[in-house]
Amino acid sequence: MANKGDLLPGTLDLLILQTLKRAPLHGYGIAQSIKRVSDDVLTVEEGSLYPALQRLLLQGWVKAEWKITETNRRARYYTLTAAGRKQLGLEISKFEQMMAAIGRVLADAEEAG
Amino acid sequence: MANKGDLLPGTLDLLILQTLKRAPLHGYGIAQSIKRVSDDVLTVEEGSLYPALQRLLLQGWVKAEWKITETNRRARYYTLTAAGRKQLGLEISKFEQMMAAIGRVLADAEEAG
DNA sequence: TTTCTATCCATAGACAAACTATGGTTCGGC
DNA sequence: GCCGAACCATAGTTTGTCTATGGATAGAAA
Repeated sequence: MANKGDLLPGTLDLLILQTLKRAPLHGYGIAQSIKRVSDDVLTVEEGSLYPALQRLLLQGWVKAEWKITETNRRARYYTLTAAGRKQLGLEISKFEQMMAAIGRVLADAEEAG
Repeated sequence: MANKGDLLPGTLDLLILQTLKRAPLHGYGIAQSIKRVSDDVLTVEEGSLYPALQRLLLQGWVKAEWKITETNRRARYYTLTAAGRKQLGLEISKFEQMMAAIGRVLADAEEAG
């Protein structure tokens, strides 16, 4: 019950920014990409994705522009800004630090106080 | 801004259960242990800890009893139940699966659709 | 003996993030 | 003409964590 959802809370912005680092993408494509690259483990619901993109826009970490997709549709393409690239670096290092710390707790078998 | 807090959301139950797997402990001791073992990276606030312990009690994953500490104080000791041990296993494997998936996204440099 | 710090418990309210549910448009296949 | 997939987006709920409180007691320091 600690997490019933489709992804680890607190990692969505990280995943989006990282995905956009590869190439600009529209929302739907971002969700597809994360799902595909993670082998269907991580599913980003639209109700999570679009609010997240709004946050990222407000922070100035991504910018958006309307374009036409290869399949001839209107779509909003999001691009990582310089600030977003910097932020991504910060989030990755913070994330890795946390992972290392959690790893220490999980690895900790026995120890005297 | 993805996470301003002291730990990764969704990992608290996991950390508590794992800590109790080593030995029964009171709330204060759980927080100290996590902080110490994680080299001060993970700090569990009391306002997060006690609600979490209530959740775990309700789920039947831990049980509690009042005892006297080594320092001669009243304290509620929490013990992992059999169900809790099972749950811990589940949460660890789910967590590791997520970590692997996030790792794939972060490692993904370039790829054609 | 008063005071302070550390040890311990616990809850209420605020806040942010993610989910459910919903509603809409357009393209292409049937 | 219909339907599914590709796209956008928001409102409202839920859940988890944090902030802010509040209280009690042991032991050290003053």
